[in-house]
Amino acid sequence: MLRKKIAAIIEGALDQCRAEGTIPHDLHISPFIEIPREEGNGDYSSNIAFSLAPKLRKSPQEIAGILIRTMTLGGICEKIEPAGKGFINFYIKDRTWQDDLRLVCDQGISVLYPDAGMGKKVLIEFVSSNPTGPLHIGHGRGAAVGDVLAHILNRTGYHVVREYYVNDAGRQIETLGESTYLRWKELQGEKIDEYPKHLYQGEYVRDIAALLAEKGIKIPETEGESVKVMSVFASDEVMKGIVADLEAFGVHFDNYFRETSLFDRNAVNETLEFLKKKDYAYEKDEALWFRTSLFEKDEDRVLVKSDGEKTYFASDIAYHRDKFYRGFDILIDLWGSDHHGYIPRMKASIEALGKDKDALKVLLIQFVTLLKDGKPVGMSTRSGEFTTLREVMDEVGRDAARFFFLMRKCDAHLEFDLDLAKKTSNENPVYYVQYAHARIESIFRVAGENGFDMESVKNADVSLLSVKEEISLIKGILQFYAVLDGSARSFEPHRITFYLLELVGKFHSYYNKTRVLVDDAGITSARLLLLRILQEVIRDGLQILGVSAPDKM
RNA sequence: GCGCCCAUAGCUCAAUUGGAUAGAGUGUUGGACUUCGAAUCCAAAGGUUGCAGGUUCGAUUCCUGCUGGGCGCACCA
Repeated sequence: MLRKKIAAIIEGALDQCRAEGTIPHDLHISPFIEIPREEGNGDYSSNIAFSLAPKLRKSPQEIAGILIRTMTLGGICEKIEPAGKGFINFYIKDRTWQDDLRLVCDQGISVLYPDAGMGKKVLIEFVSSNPTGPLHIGHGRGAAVGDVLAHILNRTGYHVVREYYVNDAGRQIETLGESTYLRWKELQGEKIDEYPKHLYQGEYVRDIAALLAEKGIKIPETEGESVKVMSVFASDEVMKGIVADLEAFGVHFDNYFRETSLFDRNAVNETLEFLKKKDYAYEKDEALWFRTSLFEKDEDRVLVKSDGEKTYFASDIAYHRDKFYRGFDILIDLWGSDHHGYIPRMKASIEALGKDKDALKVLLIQFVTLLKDGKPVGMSTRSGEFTTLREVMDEVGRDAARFFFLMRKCDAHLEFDLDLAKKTSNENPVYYVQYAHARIESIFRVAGENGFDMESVKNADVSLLSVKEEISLIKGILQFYAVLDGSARSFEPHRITFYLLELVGKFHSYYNKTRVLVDDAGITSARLLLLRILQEVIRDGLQILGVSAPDKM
């Protein structure tokens, strides 16, 4: 918001210089404006003089001096100063900040939501774990990241749909059926010499087999038929568990898209026909291949195996084609980082469908290392020694789990310290944020008890907020706009987490230094107004993260 | 062997996408509750940003080559 006004001040000076002939008429450079790291360097800063220097053959300092002389304060700046080797620093008036706070108070927090999406439709597909076993902690990370990203995009002008792709066709489901069949036979009293290693080892398979008997499901005569029945039954049961876990984790999907539905509608065959017609697919060694190499630096990949079975890649193309059919402008896929080798062929297939490959944005979720007593806990779905999302939630709670998942860039390794997440102490960062929210609420309680009319606070005189820390807090509140904007444009949900920690740090510091409820009713009122909006931003930020904002703790 | 990601304070991580003196938390040391919640705050200490070059006014960020770690390279999912 202010950034645009700063840009206008610079543009004004450039125009002036062009008119005076200090700068050639045909020279146009769009100024880059940033917020300096150090507060001493002003509220905004521009490096425009550096960009102009080689073209004007003058030193950056000299150019900065000329520009500043021709600049106006634009009604928002206290002063504009040259600094360093050619930076131009803008110092904003307290009054400007106060006016903006007034604006947020009058118009609501949504004025801090930037319109980055401009109404574009986004499909965000995440988790999409095969229904062959419960969600483990890695899926939990993907669930948290996807959910939070959806919240962010929802606030920044996108239409978002959350979707879970259910791989309910294929070999793995069959393996689950086989596993269930064997466990079922065990329960029938049959001796199984050795339970094969390639089958699912988890305890949940036994539970499902038991449920089968409990529900009186009719089992066919032959093994082949039985496995088919059990594949469907078992994967449905597992899926129910997954949905329940996700809901408990606070993640709700708009749509569960079944892979089998693509086959039911003949969508996979249609897609393959399309590719063949375009000559993007060819037959070799009795298999059907996709010409990945035509679009990307990658090898050609098999769509239909020589035994006639279709690969996952084939249905994946059909699935993404379907997404475009449904009118989405941007497709976001969250994958485990071990699938990164899959990106080129997927991008290639998008191009083959005649779409822009940049319409597909793949976010890779790096693995989570779970630490217990400072030592890593191993996990693998097959072996059954995984740690489930449910277990982690039960142990550390939903708030801590979600917060921890969002403290890292999603493509960076995450060390999840169970002991730390479990601590209800100051070492746990999630409490740091929640505590601020509760603390502000507590101030409101006391103010109310002292007979302060909280309704009248809305009309407080914001110009009474003149303490350095108060101006800093206002800046922090207004920064929400830029953080949301950057977070949405870069698809980086973790920025919200860092922002909240920083914002809340400013508050705690202010709280310890300055009393809010003082004798002067005007000042008290103004401070309560500031905290009211601050609390609203904290609450909204926590809501984005899917973390609760308690009034007491 | 080829490709992708990572390497920053003792530990876990940031650094506004190329900006100014590289910042937090944690741990260590010392301090602050008769007043709105001490799950908090203040201060000190902690660095050749893995190594070596290159690009330029300026590099943790971009390029090249090493070293070390993770992950991929199926007619698997």
